[in-house]
Amino acid sequence: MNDTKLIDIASALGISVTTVSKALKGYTDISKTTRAKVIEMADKMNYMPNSVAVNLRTNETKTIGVIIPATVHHFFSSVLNGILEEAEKRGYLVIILQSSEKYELEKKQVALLLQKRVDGILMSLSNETDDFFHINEAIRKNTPVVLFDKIAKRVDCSKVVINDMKAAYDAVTYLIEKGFKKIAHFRGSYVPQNSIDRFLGYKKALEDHNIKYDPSLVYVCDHNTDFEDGYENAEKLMTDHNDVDAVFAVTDLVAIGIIKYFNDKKIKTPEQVAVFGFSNWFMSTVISPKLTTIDQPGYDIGYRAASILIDEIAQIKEHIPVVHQIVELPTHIIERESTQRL
Amino acid sequence: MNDTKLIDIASALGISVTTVSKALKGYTDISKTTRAKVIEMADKMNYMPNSVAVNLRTNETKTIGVIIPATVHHFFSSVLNGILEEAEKRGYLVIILQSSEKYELEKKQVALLLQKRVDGILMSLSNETDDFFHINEAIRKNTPVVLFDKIAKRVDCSKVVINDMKAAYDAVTYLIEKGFKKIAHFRGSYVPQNSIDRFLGYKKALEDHNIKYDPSLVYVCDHNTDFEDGYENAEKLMTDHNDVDAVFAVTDLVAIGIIKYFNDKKIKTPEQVAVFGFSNWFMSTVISPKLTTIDQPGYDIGYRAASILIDEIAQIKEHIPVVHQIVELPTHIIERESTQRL
DNA sequence: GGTGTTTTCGAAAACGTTTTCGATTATAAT
DNA sequence: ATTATAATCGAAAACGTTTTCGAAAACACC
Repeated sequence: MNDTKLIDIASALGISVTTVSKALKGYTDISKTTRAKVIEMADKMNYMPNSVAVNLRTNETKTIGVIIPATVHHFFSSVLNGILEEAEKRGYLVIILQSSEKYELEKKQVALLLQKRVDGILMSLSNETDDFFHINEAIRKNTPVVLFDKIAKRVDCSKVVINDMKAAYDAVTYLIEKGFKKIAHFRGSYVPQNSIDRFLGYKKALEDHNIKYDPSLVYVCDHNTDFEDGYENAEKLMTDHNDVDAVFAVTDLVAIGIIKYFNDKKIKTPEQVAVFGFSNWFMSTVISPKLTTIDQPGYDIGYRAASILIDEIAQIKEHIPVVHQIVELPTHIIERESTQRL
Repeated sequence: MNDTKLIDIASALGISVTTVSKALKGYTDISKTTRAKVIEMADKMNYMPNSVAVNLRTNETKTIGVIIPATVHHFFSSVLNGILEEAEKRGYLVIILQSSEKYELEKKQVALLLQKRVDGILMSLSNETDDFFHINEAIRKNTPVVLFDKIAKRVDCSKVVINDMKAAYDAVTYLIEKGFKKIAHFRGSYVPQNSIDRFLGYKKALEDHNIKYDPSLVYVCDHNTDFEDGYENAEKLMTDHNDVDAVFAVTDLVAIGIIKYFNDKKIKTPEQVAVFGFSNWFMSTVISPKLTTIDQPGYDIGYRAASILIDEIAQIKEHIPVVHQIVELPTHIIERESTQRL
């Protein structure tokens, strides 16, 4: 309660708050001696500026907002770590919100952040989002937005992503070159572009290597919370096509479901069927056999997105025109046991 | 930039900002008709109050700060989800900071949050923290603090925890009652109280069941990022004591390291050596055999801590005396394959 | 038509800063 | 001693709200 403010220092020293403020901020029109006195007294009285007042006056909050669509787990926790670290380094605080894949909530949260006068917004879109008015509204109000992972091409702002299609293409190409012939795909739901792109990458890789695309080899795994989906579809797959020799899964989670099924049924991985995941979640080294997968650089995505956002905030402040960047982070194949032909 | 403020509505309607403000906030001394006009105009002009100005005037920010010691993964991501959900429900925003187990950083971050005028602080202490001045300072300034997981008994505030000692005691008792005789313990580092308590629970369970405590059966695993620690110590354990029949690990992560070593060396789990983990992280069902463990309710801890904090914020505001609560959330044994005697 | 009551509004202060601009004092130049 | 210049300070406005308190208007009552 007894917070010391500028006026307390001022009256303790018998000078004006103006002088105190200037002394503390290093203005050159304050003499060395009074500046020293002010600093000493501020220190003694344990002065800490009231950010709210500063924010109101300076019209910046040194705070960025982050909206993620899903629960903070796996991929998004890596992203978050990247964001937090970069923000800390650059002197920004971060407010986290989760839209839980709901468009209405996402819209409300953007409005909230705007009210809060955050200096910028980082977001990954919910699956329901197909209208971008709320995002454009933020941009129009001079609050920069950078989209990551689940983005909208049509929104004019910076974005940081991976190339899901290319990554999937590479994965399937790898399998083909390893000699696998009948490759199934466990795809994600029909709605986020990422899962569509991974599917398209799968399909294109087949076609480019003269393997006929067979829709019956594609299974959809559309709930993201556990690996049951992969497990159950693996069972279907083996009754439908007991001669498959590889499967490319949309996430490590479903890949793990598949491997669990194979392990339970004594189907040898990779000898009988190889499994390829996506994301390189921590558990992909826990499962046996260890999972070959695509390294989705969550941490890098986070820190990069934060870095660009903070750059843009600075540019807007300096009134220098900002040019939006689309950065596409590289992905790599992490080769492990689940695809190793002996 | 062209944000509409109270004065814009006022001048558009030819009335004062006072009236506009009151109309919007439902004051009864504004006539129905002007209130209707104000609301309509506010709506039309897409008015959104400037939170910073509101905060300055009302002296509350509807924001809470969260400081966690480690990276957002595993346990803390569950906690975070609990916090975020409760905060959303109660109309609070949340600022996340990570202290990275550094006392100095933690101290700085508390100061930052205080400057930001958050309404309350949620924190789990860093391992280095053994001085609580910064926390008491926050409390003294009427900013309630609730500690969770890694707490300090000596700080006078609410806390939400599990009983690590009892949980460990239960785990080891379970092993003893299952007939295991020579039970090793892979403990955590010497510093956080949690790992000490788990160790003490282990020791007490042995003693209460007339099994002599043997220090040579205790191995320390003190880096928390991967399971190598468990793996390597498992190797040591088997050369030192090739007749152990169970091991109680301080976390699921080290338990998984142990199981991986056993799997590699064809040491049967649980037939030759049973393994018991702690926390029930997601991957404990991924490993084979599935891991028996203690359910550490991260989500509940988070939402409960947030709930108590927000209650206390309200109490302080209403000037009703707040009584601090120490809530101890129950833990359960999750029995899976890694301890099942046939 | 005067008095009392209720309804409706607005001026102004306040929250704690930052920053502009003018005023005062000290110093230098003549 | 006078004037010009530089150094040092402070008054005041501003950021956008909320809230107190008094004023004006409307209405009621006799």
